[in-house]
Amino acid sequence: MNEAPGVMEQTREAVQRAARELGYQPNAAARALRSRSSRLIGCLFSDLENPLYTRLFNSLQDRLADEGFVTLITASAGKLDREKQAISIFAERGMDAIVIAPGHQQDPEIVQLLEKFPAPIFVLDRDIPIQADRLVFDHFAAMDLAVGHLAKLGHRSILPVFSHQNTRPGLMRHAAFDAAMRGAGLTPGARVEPETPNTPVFREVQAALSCDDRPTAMIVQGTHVLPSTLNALANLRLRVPEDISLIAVGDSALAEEHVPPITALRLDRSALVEEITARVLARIRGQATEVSEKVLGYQLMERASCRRSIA
Amino acid sequence: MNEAPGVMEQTREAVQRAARELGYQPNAAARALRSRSSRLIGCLFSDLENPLYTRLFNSLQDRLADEGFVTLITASAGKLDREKQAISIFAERGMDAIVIAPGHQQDPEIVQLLEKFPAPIFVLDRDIPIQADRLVFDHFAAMDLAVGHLAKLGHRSILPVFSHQNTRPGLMRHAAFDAAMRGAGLTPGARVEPETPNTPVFREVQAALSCDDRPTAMIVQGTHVLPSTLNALANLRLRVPEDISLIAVGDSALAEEHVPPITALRLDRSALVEEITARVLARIRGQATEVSEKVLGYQLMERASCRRSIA
DNA sequence: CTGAAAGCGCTAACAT
DNA sequence: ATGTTAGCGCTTTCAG
Repeated sequence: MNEAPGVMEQTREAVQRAARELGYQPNAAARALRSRSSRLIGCLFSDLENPLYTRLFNSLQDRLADEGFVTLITASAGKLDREKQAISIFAERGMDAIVIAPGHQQDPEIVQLLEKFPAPIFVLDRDIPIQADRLVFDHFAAMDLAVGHLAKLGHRSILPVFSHQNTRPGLMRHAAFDAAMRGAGLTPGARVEPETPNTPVFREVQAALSCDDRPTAMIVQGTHVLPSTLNALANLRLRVPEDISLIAVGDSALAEEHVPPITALRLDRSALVEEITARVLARIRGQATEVSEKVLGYQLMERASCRRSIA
Repeated sequence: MNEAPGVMEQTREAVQRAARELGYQPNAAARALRSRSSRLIGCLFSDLENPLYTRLFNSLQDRLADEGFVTLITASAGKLDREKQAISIFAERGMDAIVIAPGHQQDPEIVQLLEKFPAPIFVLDRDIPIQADRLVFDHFAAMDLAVGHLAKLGHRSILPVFSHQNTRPGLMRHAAFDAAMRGAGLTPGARVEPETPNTPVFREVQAALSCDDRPTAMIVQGTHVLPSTLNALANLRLRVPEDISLIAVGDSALAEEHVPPITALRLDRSALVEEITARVLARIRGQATEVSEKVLGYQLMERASCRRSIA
């Protein structure tokens, strides 16, 4: 039945046919009980509205389905107790592995739950203090790319709009932006820091762009922040890129399909998915030994939203 | 252990304490095998990028978690084979029930898979020809509400922008819009019909609004269609609501947070979640007998995007 | 290469 | 009110 090696072709086919005729459905619970493997992989992401995670989940689901695994997702909306609950459920349900990017990376209870988690853990761009396979994004190189691109176009005043969440991406981006500015010989100025990536920033962006000496370029987070930024620009009658240049952090359908298309920092999603599946499968099969920590860079997708500074 | 009735308080507590001290984790697979119930509920939605489904999934997950169920989601991105695969996986994995809003409602293979599905099915706004509990949305009343609202403001030429998908919402909305127009004594005119709700409509909207006698109002689907419509309006320098009135079909963070906030047709999500959970739980517990078919209306959230017609 | 037997960890049914 | 027993449907192991 299960493609075991060393079975006569004839027998195999006879069995398969009989199974089909009888409408036989293998029972996953019995299988899991006996084989001590649920063939279930859990994902815990902070935010289902972030297109990165949605797309990633879709790809992972596809890729892992090929290997016979079912992928489960939980989104915590950043709520601590939902994250704890999700990890507990993953443990109870006997996930064969989990992939996590929680909204809380230092909470002691989360750390403790993860330390005694009974299956392999893959951590995605979070500085959680546990031994686990990990992939982090290179936010410093990314900001160098974005700021460098704008500096080369003559922009000297750049407005960053990233949320100030307490996880790695938020923490790193601000430091990385400042470093990149200094690296380009520029001085960081005003900034907009929404509480979460899903906080609208209409008012704040409008205020930051209404002064006399307004920034000539922006680097903007690609979730809710980008729509409300575009809303503010339309309201101020500022055209992209004639009046202001724009780079999105994280690529999305919105950035690609906007008119004009918006230059964006993009992660190579297929590399991301490959790294995660390769690692997770190796762990499940017991092939991995050393903990793996990799860094993934962003690429700058140059589109039509940046232009030489008018200032 | 399991809160069974008729156990001495003392015994119960002793057991609970021992369990905690030993770090006992019940095994979900064994439980599922023995009790013939996985306590798993599967959702199959056509589109994870539709905020209705994302929000619904979040609420369902919360609500069903209280009852001890784990909610699983699969998005098919409208692909037929992914939908078939998802249903098969749900069957294999012994879901206790499934909630479905697939992108294909008439495909014979899908119908056949659902007919012999071994657990209760709840159908969400789809005309799938099977016997199953069902909740459908009242698209006719919704369009009456939206068109009526605009007609009362003096609008006579209204541009509808809904996708022309082959499922109930798409099929109904076009008919409902035409009926509502005639009901208000108006004549349907130009329309934009993107292939899917995720198709950008910048060009088509721009074209439709560039004629001499342009529509003074629009009714626009609330997914990717709304951002690209706003993009087109900004590009044409048309202000909402001064130059054109706007109603979104389906509420979203974007509609609420936009400046000005966009009037939207909203579903009462808590009623939606309650109906689904109540029905699904009753089925699982064997309490339901008759197939239930309910209709849920939309409410018109009047916000600042509509104004008396200037024409 | 194939058939038979044991048992994964629970819960339902029954006996006490 | 508590203790005991059988067996859910598979896979693993061992014997033929």
